[in-house]
Amino acid sequence: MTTSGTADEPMALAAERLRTAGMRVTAPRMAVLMAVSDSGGHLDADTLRERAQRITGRLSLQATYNVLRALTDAGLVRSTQIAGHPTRYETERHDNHHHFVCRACGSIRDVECAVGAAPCMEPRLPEEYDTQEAAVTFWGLCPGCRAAAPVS
Amino acid sequence: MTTSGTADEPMALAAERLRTAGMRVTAPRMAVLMAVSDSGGHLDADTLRERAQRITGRLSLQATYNVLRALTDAGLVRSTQIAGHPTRYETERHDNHHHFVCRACGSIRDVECAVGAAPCMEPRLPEEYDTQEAAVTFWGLCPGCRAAAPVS
DNA sequence: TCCATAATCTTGACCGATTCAAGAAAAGGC
DNA sequence: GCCTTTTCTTGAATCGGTCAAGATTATGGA
Repeated sequence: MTTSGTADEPMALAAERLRTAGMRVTAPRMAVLMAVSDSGGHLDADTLRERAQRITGRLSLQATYNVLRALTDAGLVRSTQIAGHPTRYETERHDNHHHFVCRACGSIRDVECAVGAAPCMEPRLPEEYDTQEAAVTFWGLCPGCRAAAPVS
Repeated sequence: MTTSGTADEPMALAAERLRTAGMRVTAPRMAVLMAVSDSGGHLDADTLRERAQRITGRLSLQATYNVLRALTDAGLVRSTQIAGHPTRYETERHDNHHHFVCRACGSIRDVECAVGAAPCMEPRLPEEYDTQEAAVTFWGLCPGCRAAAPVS
């Protein structure tokens, strides 16, 4: 099981993606990229390291941070910082979606940008400001925690 | 200069605000509240401590955190966490405004909620989600940094 | 006015997330 | 297959913030 077969395909794909991005293809990078890809997103560095380790064996946390930085810079991965949580990573889909964060359990859910081309992208600011991006974070209770909450 | 005169008025006001909020009136609390109030907002705990110290003399960083937590819980102060920055504090104005952050210099500017009653408050989420708040952060370049930037 | 009590403040240790630094390993071009 | 440069490993350090324990102090009642 080295060059073909079902198990190796995701890895070959990861390698291809790295190569296309002009990056060196290394085991840690493939492993982390795979971990981010098949996770459904929103995992922190330590969790990703753990998952990547299952794929590639030993992997330092520092390397995980290095790889995530490199992947983010290359546009393959998107990082999101949520107040009170460590940085989360997900596959970059270039759709500028937002996030809903449950105040009770901390779970994160993607939220499509409400009105197509982002109404939030046009702040009431003087002309001289160069607004490049709008990050919206919705806070509240997810269905599960809402049901379990004392008052509603 | 103990009970009247111009210099003591802000302090008397701070004491009054604390009392109204049902909080004990202490020197650290008055000092921090004053520091937050006349700063124009968006200062971090350490800077606020420094400024509060000028008013009240000795003040530990831990006390500053305690006070800020208490003031925030009491609704007198609003805290904002911006990715890559320590928590910032400003006077709570109950207007749910947002923030513009300059990627170059880190400065923060208030942004009124674009379309009145917050268009961002209505995410495309299933009914079962209880969305309580939407925090919008605009990223870009402030006028000064934009002018200094290599490409525009 | 003074006291008792509970809240608050000070000091100092501690923690999680992340970065810095230096040497070892390995990817990729010739 | 070697050489150079990038990347990875290990270990220390930093930053923002919290925990814990004992000293102070604000406030309500005697």
